[in-house]
Amino acid sequence: MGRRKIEIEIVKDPNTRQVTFSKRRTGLFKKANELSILCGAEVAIVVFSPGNKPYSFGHPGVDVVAAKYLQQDPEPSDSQGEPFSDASNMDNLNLELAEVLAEIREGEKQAKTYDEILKQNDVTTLSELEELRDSYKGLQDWVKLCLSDIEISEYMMLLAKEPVVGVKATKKNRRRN
Amino acid sequence: MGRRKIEIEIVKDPNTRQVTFSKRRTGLFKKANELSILCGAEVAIVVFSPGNKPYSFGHPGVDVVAAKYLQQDPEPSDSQGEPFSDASNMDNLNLELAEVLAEIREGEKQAKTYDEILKQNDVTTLSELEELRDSYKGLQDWVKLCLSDIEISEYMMLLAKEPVVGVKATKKNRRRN
DNA sequence: AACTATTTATAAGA
DNA sequence: TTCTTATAAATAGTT
Repeated sequence: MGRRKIEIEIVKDPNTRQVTFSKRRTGLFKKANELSILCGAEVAIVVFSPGNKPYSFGHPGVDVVAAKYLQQDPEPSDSQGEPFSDASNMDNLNLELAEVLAEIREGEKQAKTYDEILKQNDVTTLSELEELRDSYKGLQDWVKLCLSDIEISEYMMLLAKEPVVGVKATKKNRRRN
Repeated sequence: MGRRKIEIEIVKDPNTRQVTFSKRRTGLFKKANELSILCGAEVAIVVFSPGNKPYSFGHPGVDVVAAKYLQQDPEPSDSQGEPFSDASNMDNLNLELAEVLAEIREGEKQAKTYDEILKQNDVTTLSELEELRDSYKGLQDWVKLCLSDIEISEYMMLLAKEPVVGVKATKKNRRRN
C-alpha cells in the first residue's frame, strides 16, 4: 500500500519499524472505529508496541467489551471482570460530544445538498445566486454554532479535570462568543 | 474503497450490514496480523457482531495480551473517588481539543473569505462558477476533516475513562505518557 | 463467492 | 517529525 510492496515480515530497521507501527496502529484503530459505527459492532483492541507501550481502542470501551467477552468465555486466568467505576462527569462529557457530533453530521449533509446546486453549473439568474448565498450563509451559521458547542465541551473537560472549579487560561487564549 | 464512497454511519439494510461486517472484520484481523508481524507487536482484538456473536484475534493470544494489559493496569473496580486520576490523559485531550478548535476557526475564516465572492452578485462566467464550486468543496473537505478529528477526540474521551490509554489523535503524531 | 471500479491506506521521499 | 505522493491494498456494489 505504499511506494513499494513490502513483505509481511519483521521490519529490521528499528526506526522504520517504529514509524510503521505508528502509522499502522492508527490505521487499525480507524478501521475498528469504522466497523463499530457502520455495523453497530462492539470492538476492543489492545496493542503493545515494540517498545512495550500499551495502546488501546474500544467502542463503547475496552473494559466493557473485554468484560463481556470474559463473561461469556471464562478465562483460566484469575481475572475479575468488574466493570469500570463510576465516572458520571465523563459520561456527561461523552453525551455532550455525541450531540456535537450529530450536529456536525447534520451540517455536513446540508453542505452536500447545497453543493448539488453548484454542480449544475447553470446558476445564472440573480435569484439563484441569492439562494446560493443563503445556502452558504447557512453553512457558516452552522459552523459558528458548532464552534460554540465545541468550546462548551472543551470547558466541560477543563472543569471535569478540576473538581473544584478553576478554569486555567495558561494553555491557549480562548475567547468566548 | 469500493464502487462508491459510503458515509461512516450505520448501514441500514441488515443484509448489507452483515456483509459489510464480515468483510471488514476480516480486513481488520488481517491488518492486526500484519501489524504484529511487521513490528513484533502484541495485539488482541475482540469484536461483537451486530448479531452479538463474538469474534477474536490475538497474537500471541487474546488471553495473553489481555492478561498483560490487566496486570500492568490493575482493575479500577472500586476507585478512590477521584474522578480522573490520570491527568496526563486529560492533558492530551485538552491539547487535542485545542487543535481541533484551531482548525475549526481556520475553516470559519476561509468560509468568510469565500462568502465575499458570493456577495458580489455578479458571478456570471463559467470559470467564476467553477471557482466558486471549488471554494465550496474546499469548505466541505475541511468539514469532513474536522468531523474525523472530532470523532477521534470523542474516542479519546471514552478511553480516558481507563487509567492506561495510549490513543493519539490527529494525523500529527503525538507522544504520550 | 467472485469480480472490478474506486476509494483508502501507506512506504518512501521531501 | 510532519507533509506529500506514487502505489498497494481494501472494499462497495455488482454478477
